Parts: sequence; C-alpha cells; structure tokens
Amino acid sequence: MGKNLRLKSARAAKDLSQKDLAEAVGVARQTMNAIEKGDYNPSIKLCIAICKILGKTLDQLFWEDDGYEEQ
Amino acid sequence: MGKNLRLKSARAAKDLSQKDLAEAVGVARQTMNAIEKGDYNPSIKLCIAICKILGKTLDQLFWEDDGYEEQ
DNA sequence: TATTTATGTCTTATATACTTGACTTTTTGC
DNA sequence: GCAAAAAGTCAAGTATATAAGACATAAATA
Repeated sequence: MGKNLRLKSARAAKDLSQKDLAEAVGVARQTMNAIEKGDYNPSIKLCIAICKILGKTLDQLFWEDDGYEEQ
Repeated sequence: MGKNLRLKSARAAKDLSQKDLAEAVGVARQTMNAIEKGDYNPSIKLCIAICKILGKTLDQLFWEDDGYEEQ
C-alpha cells in the first residue's frame, strides 16, 4: 500500500488540512494521516464519507492507480 | 446499511456462489454473506478485490444507491 | 422423495482499524 | 528568525471486521 496522492491532491484542492478533513468526516487526525500515507486499509463507509466531502467518487480516489495522475 | 443487491446481482451474473466468491477473494463465506446482507462495513481493499473478480468498479458496486438499478 | 448445494445465522476467538494523548519535525506566514 | 499551524510518528487502549466451526433452512437436482 503506497501513499494515496489522489486523496492528498483532492484535499489540497479544497484547501483542507488533514485535521479539517478528519473532523468533517468524523475520525481522528491520525487516522486521516495513516490513510493518506497508506498505513491503513480504511472501511468503505469511511472512504465514501471522504469522497463526499471532497466531491469525488470512489473510483476517482480509491480505485487502482492507472500509473498516471488524472486531471 | 441495507442489502447490497448490486453485489448479489453481479455475483449471479458470473454464476458464482457466495462460497465461490469468498474463496476467490480470500475471505470466509460468512464474511461475503454479511457484506451482501449489509451487516459489515468491509475494507476498501476487500471491496476492490471483489470488484476485480466480478469485473466491476467501486462506483458500480459500492457507491451510494441512486435509487434505481442500473442495467 | 432423497440428497446435495447454497444461504442464513449464531458463538467464540483474533487481527486490525481507529482513538487518544503526547511529542517531534516540517511547513507556512509574520 | 520566530511563532504558529500542519504533518509525521509512537505507544496503549477500544471497537469491530473477519475467521472458524457448527447447525438450520431454502433451493436445486437426481
């Protein structure tokens, strides 16, 4: 499990800190950090909550990397 | 959390039993049953594994219901 | 009908996602 | 440079996803 750069990027696009996003989603800041870093294997429910806040879909943020960054 | 009928349908389309899918994905049969029934909040990793076997994406199987069954 | 296969359900045990608190390091803005 | 915010990390505890085994019922099939 590598870093989730798409998540990091989408969060930055909304100008949210890890803490901001964590609070919006209802988890601890460390949890967001671990997910972004790729240390945790989050639940689908949490992934969906994150997607909703960031205005993205599961496929956009959590589906397999295609090797390139989509814009 | 309600039943995941899209998952049940996609599994049926591939003519796989819960046991078949569970084995293909590497979890217990009871786990597949619980996910399909909506009792568990599975990990994103497991969801992706299920999607791959069934030839679907996360959005197709696990994104919010739109109220209608897509065909 | 009898017999297998698939599904549903319960219980006990274990792995791990997630929490809380604290601390360090990096980044950002004055 | 300095201060504050953000990000990274570690340890200990809690909640829950998942495993394994067993049994019951439903559905399919001979």
